[in-house]
Parts: sequence; structure tokens; C-alpha cells
Amino acid sequence: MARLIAERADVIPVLAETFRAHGFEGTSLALITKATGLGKGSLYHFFPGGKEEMAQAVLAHIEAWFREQIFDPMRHADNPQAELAAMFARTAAYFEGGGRVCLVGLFALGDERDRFASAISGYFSEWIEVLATCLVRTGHEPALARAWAEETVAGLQGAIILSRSFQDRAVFARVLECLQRRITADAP
Amino acid sequence: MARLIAERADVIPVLAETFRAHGFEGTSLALITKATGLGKGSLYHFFPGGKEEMAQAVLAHIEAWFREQIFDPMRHADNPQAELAAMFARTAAYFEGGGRVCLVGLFALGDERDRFASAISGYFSEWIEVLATCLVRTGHEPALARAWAEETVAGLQGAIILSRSFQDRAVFARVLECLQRRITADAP
DNA sequence: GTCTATAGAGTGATAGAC
DNA sequence: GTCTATCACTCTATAGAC
Repeated sequence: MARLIAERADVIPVLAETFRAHGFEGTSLALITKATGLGKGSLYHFFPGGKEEMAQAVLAHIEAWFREQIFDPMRHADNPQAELAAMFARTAAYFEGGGRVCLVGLFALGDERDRFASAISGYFSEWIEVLATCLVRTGHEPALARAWAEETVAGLQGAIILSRSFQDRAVFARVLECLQRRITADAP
Repeated sequence: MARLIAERADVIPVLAETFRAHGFEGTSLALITKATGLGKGSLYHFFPGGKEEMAQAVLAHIEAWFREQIFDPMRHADNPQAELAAMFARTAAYFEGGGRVCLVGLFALGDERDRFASAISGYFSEWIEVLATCLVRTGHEPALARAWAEETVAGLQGAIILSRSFQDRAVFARVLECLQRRITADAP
């Protein structure tokens, strides 16, 4: 029954949702075999480094998705104003209005931060950098653009925490609306 | 050798730091016995409900600290403007400029959210409520005050995530400065 | 003796690695 | 599936205070 069902690439989204739901420590190999339908043998064939390599692959997959869907469009936007609005919309969709946690933010808070430090800092620094660049192109001063970019990314992460705390996606929507209005309406 | 060393109350801050450092799942009884210097017998004597009761006690202790040190002073401030500034200062000190994670935010992102749901939502809702009240007293409209309160608490949580991601407390300070300037400078 | 506090051996279950 | 290590937790034994 070789190679009938899965490839490494097919497994990664399933791993991502499992890590999201249970965290790194909380995701056991038993949970993974159940979620993927693969035996431990197959998993160690795809990911010889075990759980850590699985999580690294998931983080790389997430970063690639954001680069393609969010960061690169912002970098090359003809209309940076419109692209900012699109970023909020795509981000809200990705995080399902606050119902889906940011795996990178979750790992950043845990003691798995150190193992995944470069993936974590790379993700957030690229997001902030590209957002600041976009804000400069809408006419803001670089220093203010940078500060607002940091505040915006922080606010997005905090909005996920709040909507999970209250089990209420409306909080997420309200915070994002606040953030978006600020950086899109105040252009000089 | 009875009752020489520890009381339940003395153990809770140690438990808090252990949960902060390793999360709920990652905090093993072995880690706890090592950190507290207590055997399992003592721990289960103080906390018959085991790890979950320990975490509940820690969350209650955190909430009590915030109520006493941050929420109540905001509620009864003679000068709400000054009290807002004091809140930022006390909060930054508590989270050690971004070097100490918010245990409530950490639990909110994990699947332990459900077990601790009422402690988590209570903490954040009290913070938002008291902050919004303070903003109303500085002259803001209730709807705007509420939105800014949510945005501020979200920003604080996100600032911790960013400073941990970059292992750089300066990000935390910059985001807090942004948040503080906005809500203290724009009073009508 | 009773009560509280303590230490730690021992339980079955489950962990991740292979 | 097999391996060993570790998990949360239970239980027995024992300390001293009353």
C-alpha cells in the first residue's frame, strides 16, 4: 500500500491545525497519527527530526503563505492605500475572524520560542517591515510608519487573544477596524 | 519536621513563574517539585486537585494582584488622566518591559483556555471595563472609550508577543508609548 | 490519639524515538 | 510495534504540634 495516500506536503496543513489546537507540547504523536491517519513509521520517514521538524515545516509553510498572499502584494502594490485594506481583509480571513490562533504568536509565548526563534522573528519582522514600507508610500514619515506598523501587528495578535478569551469574534473585528481606520484614514 | 517552611500562599508565586516559563502542558510535576522544593505529598496536600488547581490558584492570585494594584486605583482615581499613565507604568513593570509573559494571554491561546475560561475572560473584561470607564472620565464618548480600551489591552498583549519574538524589550516600550500617547493626548 | 505537613516509592498510562 | 523515560497522580509512612 505504498504512496497511495499522502505526501509530505499534504500532511503539513493537518499538522498545522493540530499544533494550533494543542500547542507544541500538547501535540502528541498519538494526536498526530490520529489527525493525519499516518503511522509513526510514515511520520518519521517524512520528518526524521520528529516533532520538532514537523513544527519547523509548519512554520515554513505559514511563512511562505504569508509571503505570497500578504507580504509580496504589499511590497509591490500600485495603490498602497488599497493594499492596506486588502491586508486587513486577508489577515482577518486567515485567522477566521479571531477564531483561529496565530501559531507563530503562540510559539513566541511558550518556551518553544528558542527552538523556533529564527522562524518566529523572521515572520514578524517581515510583516512589520512590509507594513511600514507601505505606510511610507501612503505619505507617512518613516519613523511614524515603523511605530504604527509595530502597533498594528501587536494589535492583531492581541485581538486574537481577546477574541479567544471571550469566545467572541466581534472583539477581533472591532479591534481590526480601529487599527485599519487609523492607518488608512490619517494619511497626510 | 512539620509546617516549618512553606504555606500554600508562598508556593503560588513559584508556581506562577513555572507556568509562565513552560506553559500549562509543559509544566510537569517534576518541574514543580524542583522549583518549589516540595515533594508531591505537600503539593497534593495544598492542591488536592493537582496541576489544574495549582493553575487556578495562580490565576486567582494574578487577578487579585491586578485588581489591587491596577484596576481598583483606576476605578477610584481622582485624576483619571494621571491614573492612565500610572496604569501603563505599573503594567510595564509587572511584565518586566515585555520580558515576562502574561499567563492569562498564554492560557487564552492554548487549549487550556476552556478549563480556565472564566478566569481568563474575567481578567480581560475587568481590565477593558475599568480602562473604558477611566477614558470616559477623561472626556471621551463611551463608544470610543470602549473601542480604545479593547485596542489598548490587545496592544499590550501583542507587545509582549513581539518583544518575546525579537527578544528585544524596546519593541514593548515603543508600542506602549504609542498606545499611551493616543489615549492620554487626545482627550477633548 | 488526632491533625497537619512532609517525603518519596509505586501506580498505570502515555510520551517521543526508532 | 517496541523501546525507555516520564507523565499525573495515589498511597503509605512518618514527622512534630496539640
